[in-house]
Amino acid sequence: MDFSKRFQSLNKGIYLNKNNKKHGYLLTFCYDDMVKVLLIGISCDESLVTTVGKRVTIKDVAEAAELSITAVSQILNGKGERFPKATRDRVMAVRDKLGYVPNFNARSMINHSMKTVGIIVPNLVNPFFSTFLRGIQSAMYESECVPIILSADHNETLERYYLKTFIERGVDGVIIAGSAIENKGIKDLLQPIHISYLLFDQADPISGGDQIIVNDEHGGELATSHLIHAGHRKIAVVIPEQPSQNVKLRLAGYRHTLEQNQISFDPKLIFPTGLSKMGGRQIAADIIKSKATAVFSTNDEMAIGLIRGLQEADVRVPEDVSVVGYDDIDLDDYVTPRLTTIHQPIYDMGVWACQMIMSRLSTPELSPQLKMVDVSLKERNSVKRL
Amino acid sequence: MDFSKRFQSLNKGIYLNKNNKKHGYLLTFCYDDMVKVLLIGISCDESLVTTVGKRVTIKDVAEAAELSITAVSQILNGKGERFPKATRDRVMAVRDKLGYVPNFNARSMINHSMKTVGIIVPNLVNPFFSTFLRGIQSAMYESECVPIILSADHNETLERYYLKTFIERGVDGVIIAGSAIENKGIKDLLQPIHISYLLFDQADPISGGDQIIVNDEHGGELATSHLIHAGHRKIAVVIPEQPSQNVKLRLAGYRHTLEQNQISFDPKLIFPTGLSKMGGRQIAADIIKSKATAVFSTNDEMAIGLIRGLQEADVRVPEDVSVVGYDDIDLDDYVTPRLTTIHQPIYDMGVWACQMIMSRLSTPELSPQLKMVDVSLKERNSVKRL
DNA sequence: CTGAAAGCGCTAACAT
DNA sequence: ATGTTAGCGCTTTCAG
Repeated sequence: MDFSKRFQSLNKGIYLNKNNKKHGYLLTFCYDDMVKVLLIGISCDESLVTTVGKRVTIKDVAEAAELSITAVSQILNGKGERFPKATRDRVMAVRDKLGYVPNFNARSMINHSMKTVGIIVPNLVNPFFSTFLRGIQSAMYESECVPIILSADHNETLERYYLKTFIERGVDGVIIAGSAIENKGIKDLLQPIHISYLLFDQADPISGGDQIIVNDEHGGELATSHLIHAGHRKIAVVIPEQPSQNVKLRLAGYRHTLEQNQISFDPKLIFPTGLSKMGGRQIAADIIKSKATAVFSTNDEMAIGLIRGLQEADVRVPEDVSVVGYDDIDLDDYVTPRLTTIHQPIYDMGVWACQMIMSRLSTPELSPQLKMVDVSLKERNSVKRL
Repeated sequence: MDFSKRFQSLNKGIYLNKNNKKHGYLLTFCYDDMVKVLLIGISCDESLVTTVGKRVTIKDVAEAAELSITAVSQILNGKGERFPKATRDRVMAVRDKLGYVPNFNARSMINHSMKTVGIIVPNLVNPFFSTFLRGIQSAMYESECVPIILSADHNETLERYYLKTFIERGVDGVIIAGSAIENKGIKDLLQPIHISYLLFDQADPISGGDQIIVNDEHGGELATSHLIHAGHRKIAVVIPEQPSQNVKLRLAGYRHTLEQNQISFDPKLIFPTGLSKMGGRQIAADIIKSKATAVFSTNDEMAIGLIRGLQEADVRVPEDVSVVGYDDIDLDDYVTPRLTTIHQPIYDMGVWACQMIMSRLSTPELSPQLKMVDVSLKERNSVKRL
């Protein structure tokens, strides 16, 4: 190997840190492909004496293999059929020996593909979303793609900021779950620059984009009719303060199931609160005042908080008040009483979401994909038959 | 704007998809900076007729502002003091009008900084880690840095794969929580290529790297002595099957607190199980057989599962068996009985982890940083005084 | 069979 | 006050 060249490539003997600021001058000793470096000049304590492994580039591989950069590039990318097997093997061997790892940025600039999709969820701590994310991640892994997961707290400003971050970083696609931005806003942001996206938990009549549509209205019906069949007539509903599309659908299901059973809809029985366990807990007092005998909570987190709030007020569940949740998160089995809820195939929905966006990326001309998902009632112990 | 140039830049009239494969030829109509494109040639269904917004580059801005690329670059990066205010304003205006977003890849190649840190956790669904991640994310936001969060399921192969992904993508730093790989392995992987990393939940005597060290031994002592003071003498311990460093420390605390109180340590009272609610649930039967009157679960998830398992076997908590957990996740307040546990400042630990790695990135010559974190007992209702 | 050259979008040193 | 040039690491024509 050409020693002087090696030395030259070390920033002309000036040690730069990651920000390209000068730190001092170098004394270098070369061992194979590792360079032992001593820093001199500038106040330099012992911790500065460090081992710097110059990052191996394709050029290094080419030199070591005594081939052109082009040849190496093609061989390493499996496009080197034209080279004899011996050459190819040599290149592979050199790559392994040098520990060459391609520079992703350089590559992305040419490929126009980052193999990355951005994902925005409202809240990482909510097991609904973390389970969803696991589904996504496992499917991403299959496609050798990396998810960038950001949690936006239902905060529109933050969401826009993150979306901008994604754009700037050139992600290939975006999955947005439970967005605070209305659909059109997202469309205006993403469509002009040709980034594929998938809206989750938010039906979108305008977009020609891909969608996973959960039959939330059916979920609302299921929950409500279960309660009605158990003999309840005064059924409260807990919803998030900023109800998303799907919550509205659940509410619609509730409402028309009521009507089908000759129970008139009472808007006073609708209780908006924070989308969290704490929110559910805080609304308990109001629910008690309403004299409802049952509650349909449009999400499990709130249901679990509500149960705790009720119990703290010495109201027993389900003896005094029955509760039905929505989502079927893993926690439901671990609270007391175990929570009856509407089951959604959360993990699978993550997998599907990912598969859909991946297929759109590889085949952009695909016509819009829709995936319909149905839900079911999961009976446990939080509902009492009157 | 120069129309013909515009047209030219559209890939010479050939429409390429993201993979640079030819899709057909184009008919274009220009409106302002949006180009309406009709695709012709190649079998082309209607969904192919699409709107393509060419991504605006710095060159476009420069042309529109009638300036050199350099000038624009400097002005937009706040290094344009030498230009008169009028010029600067003009550039800004053009940028906004065109909606220019810098290409992150191109920039990273020069900066040698991705403003990205990779994060590996064992399990996203565990509220301990998701809370930790929220802390990280909020601190990252302050630094305009993006976390890439990957969940490795305690699987060493997966972890290595993700670490390799991080390297390849050139992240600036890595935070690894609850790793399955032993410390040396990580060091060998990351140190040669000069990527800063922080190990969390895993004391590392070898590394000269940064660390957050939780006083886990004290936590074990706290839990155990609380139980002993409540009159318990036969105290079982639940640990994960592959106990990490910190679990071992908690166990050490347990053990020597026992000895301080003249209770002999009985290895038969140590119960390894899966690190999940389900794991805790499954070990319940064994705990009951052991006749222990109290259990110290080295993590809350397992404790919550255990309580459910106990209840399913008609063993009452805390009347028959007392339980102390570890972590203080938000759930503890919502299970019945509410879980007495060891409190860790999880969210803050995320913030600190991030701050530490950020300061290392900006000042690589910093000597190794250590952050000591103490824990405390959080009393709730899962312990009975005998 | 192989390599030279162009260029992706951007920044920084160095003119003018 | 502004522009020219070189180059980051890589891939892709295209000409031997």
